Amino acid sequence: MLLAPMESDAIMPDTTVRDRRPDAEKKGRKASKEVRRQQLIDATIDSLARRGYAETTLADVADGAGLSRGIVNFHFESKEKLLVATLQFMAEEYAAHWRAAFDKAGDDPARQLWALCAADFDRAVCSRRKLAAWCAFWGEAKSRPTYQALCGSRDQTYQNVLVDICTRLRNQGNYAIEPRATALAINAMLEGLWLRLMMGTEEVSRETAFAAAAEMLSATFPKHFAREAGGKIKPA
Amino acid sequence: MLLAPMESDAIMPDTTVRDRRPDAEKKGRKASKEVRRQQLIDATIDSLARRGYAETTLADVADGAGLSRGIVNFHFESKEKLLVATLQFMAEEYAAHWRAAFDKAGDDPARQLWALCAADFDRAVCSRRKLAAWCAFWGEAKSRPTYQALCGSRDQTYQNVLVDICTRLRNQGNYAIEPRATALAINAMLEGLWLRLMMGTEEVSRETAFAAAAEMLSATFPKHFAREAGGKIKPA
DNA sequence: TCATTTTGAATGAATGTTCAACAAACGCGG
DNA sequence: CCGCGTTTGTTGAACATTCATTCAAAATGA
Repeated sequence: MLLAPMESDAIMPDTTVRDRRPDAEKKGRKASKEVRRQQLIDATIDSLARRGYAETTLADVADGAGLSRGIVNFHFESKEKLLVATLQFMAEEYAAHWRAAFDKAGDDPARQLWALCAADFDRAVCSRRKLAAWCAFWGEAKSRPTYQALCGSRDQTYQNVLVDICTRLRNQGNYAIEPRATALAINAMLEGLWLRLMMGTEEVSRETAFAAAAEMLSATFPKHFAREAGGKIKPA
Repeated sequence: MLLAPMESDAIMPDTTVRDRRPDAEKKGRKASKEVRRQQLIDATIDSLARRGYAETTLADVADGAGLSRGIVNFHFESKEKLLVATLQFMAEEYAAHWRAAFDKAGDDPARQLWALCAADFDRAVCSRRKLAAWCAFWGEAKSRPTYQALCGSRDQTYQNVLVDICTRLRNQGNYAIEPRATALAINAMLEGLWLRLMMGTEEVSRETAFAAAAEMLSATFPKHFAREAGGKIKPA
């Protein structure tokens, strides 16, 4: 699905697609079923962001989707399954997003690293409601193995890619770094910036967060990320 | 350095102090009351770590403390108040901890920064159960102003201290950094490492986390944090 | 008509809170 | 040191509420 030209962030209005396209869109019930599931997942993300994990109820989700109470247990078997499906959706969306950015960056490790950092602060995955939903799941992850596994979407694969990039950059620039530790530090910093964005109390915006990440890249790999005239950092 | 001589992490056994020191310790009921409150707060942290925020119930807290059901509503007014008191305790403990480390570090900004990072991975505040409890609160913070305020214990003050340290280091070493962005990056990295430690799926330990932090300090301020013979990084 | 989807009320379990009774410690006059 | 009433702390059952789940009936579309 790549870079998401779609703006999947707004709350979908409850006018179902089924209503306006009586025959072209639905292809029987199969399509409708998928639409409903996605609609409920979106409503779940909204509820998580608005009320937190503990206060998220099926009634609130159903209301948010403009549907009736028992609907969730029909399309998903239980509340638990709905939440897992929601987390799964977010994990897949995030993974597809960074992977697309990575593939588009070509072979240059500096451009690859830059692209990964930029992707993390892209509106498509870094909206207020999605960050809040992520954090809601993080809070429960330790006590639920299923969540814990899915929360590792920024997982071993991502970490390995970072280690590889750091190794190549070190070889190119003769930096005195330890690639594994550096990759871990970068990864942690990106997650930490997400966390601060989510808390949202301060004057931290997506732009300042990205600037902080760029600052660190420039400090670590000065030959690859240099400061321009205006003070902004760009890949060399 | 200052790797926590104290080990305040174990669960306090429920033999109340009151029992064995009939007159010296209690000074009436006042002391007992405080002891009970702390006992319940400890049990709350345990429950949060073991079952997550959503599944933490007053019955579980009471059982964990070895006391009866209605007890919480006597010492705290409500479940909400208990949770706020718990978060408050953790916030104050954390703030006192980094502040003590900072004060003990003297005037050298490099030693100060090193001490702050080390303090973050000290057993006293960075145990599995405390990290899990923190994360449980983070998950609910966005939707609860009270939590949000308290979760900012690593807050503006801490951030200001970091900015100040970064500024002084830059002046000492003529680094081409932007202190505010660098401080934000360091702060975020520390939080992100906490998050990864909490998830705990991987091979990340307190030691490797601290090594990652050191790696970043060394990259950002190479004149102040140098690699020793063994590969380990130390303040110059 | 038949299969599928949706509804909304009924159900039952979980849980925060209240409260009346009980226990322990204290104050105090003897 | 000894009763004895009072205050303080504790218990566990009762209560009320919230909420996930179930399901029979209605609506919808093929």
